[in-house]
Amino acid sequence: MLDVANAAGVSLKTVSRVINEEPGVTPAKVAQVEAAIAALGYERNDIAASLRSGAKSSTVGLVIEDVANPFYAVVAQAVEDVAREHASLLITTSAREDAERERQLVTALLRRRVDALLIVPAGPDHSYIAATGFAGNTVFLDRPPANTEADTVLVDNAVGAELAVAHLLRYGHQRIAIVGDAMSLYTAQERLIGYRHALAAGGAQVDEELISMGHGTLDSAREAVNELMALPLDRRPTAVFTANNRCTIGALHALEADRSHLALVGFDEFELADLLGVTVVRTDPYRMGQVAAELALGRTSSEGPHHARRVIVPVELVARGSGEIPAS
Amino acid sequence: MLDVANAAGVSLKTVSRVINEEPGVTPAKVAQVEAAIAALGYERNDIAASLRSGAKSSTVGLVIEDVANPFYAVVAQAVEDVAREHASLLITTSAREDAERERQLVTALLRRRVDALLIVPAGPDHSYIAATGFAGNTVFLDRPPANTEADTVLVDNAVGAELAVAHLLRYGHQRIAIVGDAMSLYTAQERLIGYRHALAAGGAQVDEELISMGHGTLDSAREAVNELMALPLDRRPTAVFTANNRCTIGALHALEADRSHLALVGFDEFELADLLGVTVVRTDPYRMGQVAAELALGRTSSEGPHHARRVIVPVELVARGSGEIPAS
DNA sequence: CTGTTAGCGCATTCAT
DNA sequence: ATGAATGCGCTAACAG
Repeated sequence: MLDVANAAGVSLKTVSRVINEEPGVTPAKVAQVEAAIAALGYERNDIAASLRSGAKSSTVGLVIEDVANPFYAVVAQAVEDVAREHASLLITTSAREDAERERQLVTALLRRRVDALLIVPAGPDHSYIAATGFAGNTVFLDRPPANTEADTVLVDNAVGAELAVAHLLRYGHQRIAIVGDAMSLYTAQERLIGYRHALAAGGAQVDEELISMGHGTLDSAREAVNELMALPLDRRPTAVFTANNRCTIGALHALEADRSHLALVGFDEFELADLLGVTVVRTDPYRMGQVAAELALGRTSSEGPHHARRVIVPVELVARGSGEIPAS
Repeated sequence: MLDVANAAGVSLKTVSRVINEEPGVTPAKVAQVEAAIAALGYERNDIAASLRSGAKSSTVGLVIEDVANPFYAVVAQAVEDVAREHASLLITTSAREDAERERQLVTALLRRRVDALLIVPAGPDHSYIAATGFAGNTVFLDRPPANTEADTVLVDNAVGAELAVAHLLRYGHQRIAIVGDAMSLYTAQERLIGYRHALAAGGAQVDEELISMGHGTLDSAREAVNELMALPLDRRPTAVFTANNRCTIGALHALEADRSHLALVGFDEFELADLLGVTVVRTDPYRMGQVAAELALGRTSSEGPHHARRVIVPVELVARGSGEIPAS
């Protein structure tokens, strides 16, 4: 910037004024400065500017599990859109279900003084965030934090699972399996609770043999369904509730072309679900990311303590055929 | 940091030493300082640190079209992984095929002094980047830049298209349609060139009626296929080459359950392509992002001028059935 | 209207 | 082994 000032024959402050479009500069000098800027290819250092002005960093930090998972990719897109409305950029990081890594990432983001921190919590403890005094603009997504109070945006896991299982019960199924993610995950727990609750409400008995949790990957879900279908006929399920998009797709791989012998309802929408005729409980990852970002960015950091809010994003069942196969 | 120094009863510089793990501090003082840090919940301001040290910002900027597109989500994941190896964070931005917006985003990233800039170029001119003197660490992905020289990583578009069309020719097809993206896009142009080239090489004639470019969205691709299939029998195509993942999925929606009357090869892999038996030309978006990030981060910024490199990531055809339907 | 001084939070350089 | 002074690039608060 000093170079620009010298080249334009004005003071450093005048350059600053031109760049920030502050009033009170002669058009002639504005032109000189702009010419110098163009000649030198100068770009203001926003980092130095925000350091001095003490203003916001205009940066949002997002910690998700994996950008390549379509569910989180949509969340990231939503957050980026909201950030853009607030003239902010988004730093996206992937924790890969690793608590230690999550902590490193959060620390790195705090060290960069992000204005808002959005986290899909993976660790068993998040009190370290509150310890930094930053808790005000932290919002948790998809899962509630552990050992700390903060705004949280969730999908209606239990109700979604109940919708799915009740739907299958309505078609006469009594032996309904669940293929879900690791029980250490909040969403997996909640969906299993919903599953049990719906079975109880429908007067069906829970058979532990039909509960296959602990598999998050596509391959393990495929295996789980294969094992279920290999059971003797009287113990075999007639329907399955796949508790997330990975599980649903894994199950479809197990069943391949012949899906008529096992009714299926999946949790989470996925691309081509319509074409494949897969009945799902649709969640709204875009809305979740949007709400979370607005909560975090909408709050002025000086508001002081507040009680943590919890937003539950609704779900809906979309019938497409795979969930409407009657029990044999 | 001053607060910490006061709380610990030492000078500011000593705190700095402890934080940066510099040698030459009494263990006793280290303990005092660490206690003060814990008590105050202090986190170093990395922004101020990098400003003073003049070192790298440890930030990578990525400009893609849309994080929610699985293709770009994988690119983003790859770039994030490489950035992590270099102890850097990734700022992801979406230009949405808008040249003006792309320029805004690039400027915003340069103003933050990112160490490396990775761009899927959307605009008609990118000389403005070179004008900032930053060109050294800029790498373009998926499409070459306009009016400027810089490292570029591309997939083998023309060869991929040729593979697809040659495959269909081998099964006896003569009337092969192409459903592709807007002709303003480099990838669309290249794939159309490959299409024409393969037809010429195979002795088939090009029928302009079977060329349907200008549609990037899923819905427009579906429409395009519907129109092709509504042609009189003698003018109707017996095969189609869908030139990107959106087009392929749109085409599948048009065909629905009955895909036996139109052979199909798609450009780009997509989830469930295996299950649906869709033959595709597989590209490697992860590798593309990885190579681009390594090119950008591997270069020390002081290396001075260099000749722009161009890396072409290979493609391969994966036969799954939809492309092996013989011509009737 | 314009320029000068001071300082954001930290690391560098040089004293002590 | 520790600390004081100086400055990174910029803007806020004052001068002129």
